[in-house]
Amino acid sequence: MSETVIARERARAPYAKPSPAQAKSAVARKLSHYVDLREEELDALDSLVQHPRLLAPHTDLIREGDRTDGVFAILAGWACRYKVLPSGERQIMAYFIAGDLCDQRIFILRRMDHCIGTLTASTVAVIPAEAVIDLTDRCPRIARALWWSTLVDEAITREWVVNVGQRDAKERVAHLICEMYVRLCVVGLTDGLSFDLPVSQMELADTTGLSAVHVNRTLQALRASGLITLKNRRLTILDFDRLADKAMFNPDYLHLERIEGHCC
Amino acid sequence: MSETVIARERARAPYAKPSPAQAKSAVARKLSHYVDLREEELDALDSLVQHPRLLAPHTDLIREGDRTDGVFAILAGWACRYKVLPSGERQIMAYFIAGDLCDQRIFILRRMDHCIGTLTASTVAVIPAEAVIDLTDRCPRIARALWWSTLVDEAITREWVVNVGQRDAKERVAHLICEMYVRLCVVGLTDGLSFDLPVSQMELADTTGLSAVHVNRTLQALRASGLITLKNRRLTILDFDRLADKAMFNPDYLHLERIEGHCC
DNA sequence: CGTAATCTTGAGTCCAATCAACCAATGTGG
DNA sequence: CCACATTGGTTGATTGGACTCAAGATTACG
Repeated sequence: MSETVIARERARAPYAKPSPAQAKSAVARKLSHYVDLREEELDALDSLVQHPRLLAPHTDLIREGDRTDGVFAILAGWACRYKVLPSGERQIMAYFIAGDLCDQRIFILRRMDHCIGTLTASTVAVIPAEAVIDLTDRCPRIARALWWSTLVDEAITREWVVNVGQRDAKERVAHLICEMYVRLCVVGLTDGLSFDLPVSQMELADTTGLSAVHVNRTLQALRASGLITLKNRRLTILDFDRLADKAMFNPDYLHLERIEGHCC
Repeated sequence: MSETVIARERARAPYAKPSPAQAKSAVARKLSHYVDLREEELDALDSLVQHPRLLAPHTDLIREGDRTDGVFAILAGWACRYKVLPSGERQIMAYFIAGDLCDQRIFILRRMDHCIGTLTASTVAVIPAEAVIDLTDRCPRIARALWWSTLVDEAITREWVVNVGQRDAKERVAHLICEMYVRLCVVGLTDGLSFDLPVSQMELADTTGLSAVHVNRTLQALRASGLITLKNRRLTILDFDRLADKAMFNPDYLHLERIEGHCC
């Protein structure tokens, strides 16, 4: 990837801009939603995140079969975990947004069983395995916060099994929208009921197990029902309660006990 | 549940019988597939598993919304993790067999976001949260083995997202069969290419996101293709390679590096 | 031995996939 | 600067895989 490409990406990549107002890294901010962390603990977390790199959209961070590496921390932008079947179909199994750690302990295994790649231009830092081990050995409270975030990641994956297994097209897409709204809200990336949904309909299809054509029709149906607007990858929820109801969305699996319901 | 029920279950519950030949608990045996554990470490693991209880089929161990408890260890029988939607549909998100720990660190969260229940009569032990914390603090190698098993559980859940998201009915059922075959093989519960699949077609439907009727037809198609036989809940794989091929089954996600390919 | 699950089969329907254009926006190279 | 390729979104027509409903056969169980 040439420097020019990176520079050009920077110019038109609103998702990759870390807000200047935030003293702490997105990771520290996210984890303090789970466990009440002290100033020095937040600083210790921040010290993990060194040398962030700006990556172009649709760049793989690591691929299935690769030797495991450190932990990727997403500081800005959207990334995803995915797998490609021999038949060529792709399934996206997770979205990662600012503050998310991808596969916190993956280095315990030898090889990756899935790929991680950016969806948009993204700012990503690689945390060395030893740094994670060292920090969790030294700070039980941070270890606890990291466990919490692992457990929530697992709960999200489980909910995605439910989503593709039991919900129909409208419900699936609506559920994904509800989930991403709440997660983005937690890290301060929503504006009222609006947020950037910087993924193509093809990518939504690979996420929900639908065809791109049907995602298109489904989005139109959701628009026609007065539940959302979506234009130029900017999504606005028009009626959160009705949307959540249609999606059978119950935010309990996100385990945001410390947030007093200003998200949903 | 009355003592009589338990006693009666014991009499006709082949799945709940721990093999007498095994000195170590199923948990210790399973984890030593991941990490080469010393005798005293295996004993330490065994000491976790106290006071096993025999539970009837279709008994919930814990329900969504309940306060989290210790860790459930399945010593014999089959259990599952599931969720029921407001519309009444059920999605099974994981199968647990002998040696599996259900939600190793769930006690870090306050409330369960899913249910865990038996499928067959099962022998289950509850490991107190403190015992897990204490043991992992004292034995880094056991902590590592437990992390490994957590990572594999996560990988399995991810593969289930792929399964319901991208594979058609035959592929889904075939994949589930391949996975359970390998997992049962690891804990010594297969007999050649045969094993007990003690779940109803309704439960297979809730697992694969299909209707029970369609699971029935799908099983018949697999039988007609000469891939399996299934009678009285006893499954035999007639041609593992063809079945795995049809299912696009790649066992890498099970991370059984220490097993030299005598499973598949 | 009777009742209840579970499994099986058939018929009809529907949701979502596929195939095939077409449009709009964007970017590229001559 | 414009022809042209590419990508993403949209629409229509058709097909097909899986669902639903309903009833009968089998098995398990009290």
